[in-house]
Amino acid sequence: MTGFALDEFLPYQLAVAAGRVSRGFAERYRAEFGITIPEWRVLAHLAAAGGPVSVREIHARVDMDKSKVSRAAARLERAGLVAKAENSDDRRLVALTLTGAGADLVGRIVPLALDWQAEMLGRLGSEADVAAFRRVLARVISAA
Amino acid sequence: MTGFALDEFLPYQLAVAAGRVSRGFAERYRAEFGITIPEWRVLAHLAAAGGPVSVREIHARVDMDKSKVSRAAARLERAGLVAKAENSDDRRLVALTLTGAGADLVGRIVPLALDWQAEMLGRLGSEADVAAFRRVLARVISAA
DNA sequence: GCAGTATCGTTGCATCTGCAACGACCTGTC
DNA sequence: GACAGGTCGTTGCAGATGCAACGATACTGC
Repeated sequence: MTGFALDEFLPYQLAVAAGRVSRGFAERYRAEFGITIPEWRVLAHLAAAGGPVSVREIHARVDMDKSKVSRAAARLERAGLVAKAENSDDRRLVALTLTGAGADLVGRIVPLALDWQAEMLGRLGSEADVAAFRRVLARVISAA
Repeated sequence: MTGFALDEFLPYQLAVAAGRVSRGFAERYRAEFGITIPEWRVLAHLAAAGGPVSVREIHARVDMDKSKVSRAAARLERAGLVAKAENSDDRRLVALTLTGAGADLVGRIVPLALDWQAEMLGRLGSEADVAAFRRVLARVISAA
């Protein structure tokens, strides 16, 4: 009885919230498209970037260890969703691009993701609260 | 170029924020006390409960698989921080309690945790924003 | 042009994780 | 009181993870 309530402790709350939300959405696209969270992150970044992207850049931008990116990319290549080429300017780099099938899949997931997010945000409180929430969340990410 | 920005997608933001915050605090008590996140959760709940607690109850309360609880408890027992006894009313149940050393350790971590949290919250924005943040976070947890 | 250093992506390895199966135990029914 | 069905905690197992090491490639100063 120390008066310490774990369920009001920020790291704990964030971990629980993140786990539930991630699992909630991940289950959906795993069932529907057969991809995992790391794979989805890679696809999303490839789609956003438009052009060829290296493993290093994804690693830097989507908060994943480079080995995780590498393995996700390998799985996606096997699935025919991304293509791996050599960057001729710097042959250490890999040039990842979406294949047609990959772009297709992203095109089908994105609206689903946005719908899902909108629906979830709608249930979370007033617009002002949600705006504050996202503001603080962004600050946690950049400050921590 | 689908117009989809991963870094504004809620599951992603939450996962990144949770990862950074958890790691930030976990590093500290790992360095200082040699315990992991699951172990810390078990200790915190034991301290809050006061009395003997079963694995099942921790599993239900701190968002951890029962095997994770079981293994954390085993490590904590080996370290002399918790004691495992048999519940004589229901011999399937384990009765976990803090040892003196365990209570000591919790007593040293808790102020650290509270300080750390206060300092972090202070850097996150206005009090109103932080209040809204925690309100919405709680709703995510209960609703997701 | 070359040694020394740094970066890129992959892989090996130890660890952690979730899930399912299991033995031990409890509860309710006949 | 025996049996069926449920719950508890542990463990085996397959897959995921982070870290360090590695080969290959690029840069830097001389």
